[in-house]
Amino acid sequence: MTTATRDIQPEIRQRILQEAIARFAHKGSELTTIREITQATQVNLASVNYYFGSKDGLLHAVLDAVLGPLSEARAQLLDAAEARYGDRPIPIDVLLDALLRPLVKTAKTPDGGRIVVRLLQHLRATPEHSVTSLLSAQFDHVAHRFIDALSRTLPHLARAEVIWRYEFARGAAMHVLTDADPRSGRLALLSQGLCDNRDDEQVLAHLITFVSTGFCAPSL
Amino acid sequence: MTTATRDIQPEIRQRILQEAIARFAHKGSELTTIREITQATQVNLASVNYYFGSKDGLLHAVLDAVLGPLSEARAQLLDAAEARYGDRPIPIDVLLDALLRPLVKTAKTPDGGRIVVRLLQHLRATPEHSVTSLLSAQFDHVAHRFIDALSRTLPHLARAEVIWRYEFARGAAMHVLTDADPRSGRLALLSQGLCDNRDDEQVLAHLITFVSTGFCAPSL
DNA sequence: GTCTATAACACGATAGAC
DNA sequence: GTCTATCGTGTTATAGAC
Repeated sequence: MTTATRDIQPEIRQRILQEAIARFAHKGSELTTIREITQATQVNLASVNYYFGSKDGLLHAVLDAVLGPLSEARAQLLDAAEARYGDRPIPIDVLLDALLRPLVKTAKTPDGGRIVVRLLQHLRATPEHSVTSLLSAQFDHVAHRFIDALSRTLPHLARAEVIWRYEFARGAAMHVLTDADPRSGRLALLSQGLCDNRDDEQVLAHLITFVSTGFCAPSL
Repeated sequence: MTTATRDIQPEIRQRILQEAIARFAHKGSELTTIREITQATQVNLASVNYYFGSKDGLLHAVLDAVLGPLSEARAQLLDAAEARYGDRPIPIDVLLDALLRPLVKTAKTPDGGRIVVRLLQHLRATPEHSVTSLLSAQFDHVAHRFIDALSRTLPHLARAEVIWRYEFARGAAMHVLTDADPRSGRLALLSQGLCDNRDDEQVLAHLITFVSTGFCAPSL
């Protein structure tokens, strides 16, 4: 009853959840206080414990709300590509678009920061077993589907090589999407505004070009 | 105290600093307590304030100790490449090796985690102006040197394109080097041990192949 | 210089009124 | 369901003994 969804009072629970997503993404869950969240949401301090059991329960609710949709979006794009190409190998740029587009398209703060990406970076930076395994459970299946598809498209590559490049591609994407305030982030600073990571299609065009070409490098 | 001199111990400051580097890299400075550091170092709780003024002073000392050498190592490799090639453009893989090798070669924990990389990821995940500007002051100059050199090697690319790809390359590297314990990290999990990011030369070989090829993609 | 003791404050969680 | 008041614990920083 504490962790199950209560449809009777969706209002307060949802408001807390949304605020928590934003704050956890910005500073990480450990540095965010429930006092902060409840004050910003104009709800009582005790509400978090009432609706989510504990701060940790809130974190799990946040992850459930955020990670699932991302994983599903990837799976759907991959489904669509597989349906379109049937037995023929899926072009590398189509595969990488299916992998990375959902990440680029995730919700932004008013500043333009990618909420989900920042949340993921915090989880990666401070690994804790309970969330690591949750993350693994959420992403592993679709990750292996992508790796298998990539292997079919690039059959001359050893599996280890595909996995290295898969992680390089994810890293390249995550890195340029991490800035909390893109206008003062590394990319904007270095380029003096020439590169704008708030422009989804600009990011994707450059990103897919880079990682597709990298994937097609000869085997070692 | 334990083995060597029992005298006035001029090394307490250094022992604290080393322990702080390790802990800040692991959990971030905000989540690390000075109690933790002083207990592990077997020094008194008040020592941190005596030697570094405050916890924030300790953080700045950590950054000074870590960021400078990394930036210098990159600059020296770039110097060497420029000296070797004179007026001719430096090959793309030589440039990217100079950029990324110092990152890969940084000190590891007993587990094999790259200390400096983890520290940098924490700083990026939780941007605070005072450290962001310090980071910028430390890295901007050499970054622009690399971007200029990359532009000379790939003159058909617009400057914005070079900067996008420069950040993609850094992101790919940072991402695969972030794991605190490589044996249980994403890369090892996905590949079931096939990919080992503790092996510096293996990482560099795959990484440089990928990002060099990506850099040579046609202009958009 | 080194250490103990403690001040001053923030945190998560909860008991209990309404 | 919602709220206030508070408990127990943890934190940084510092005053003052030696």
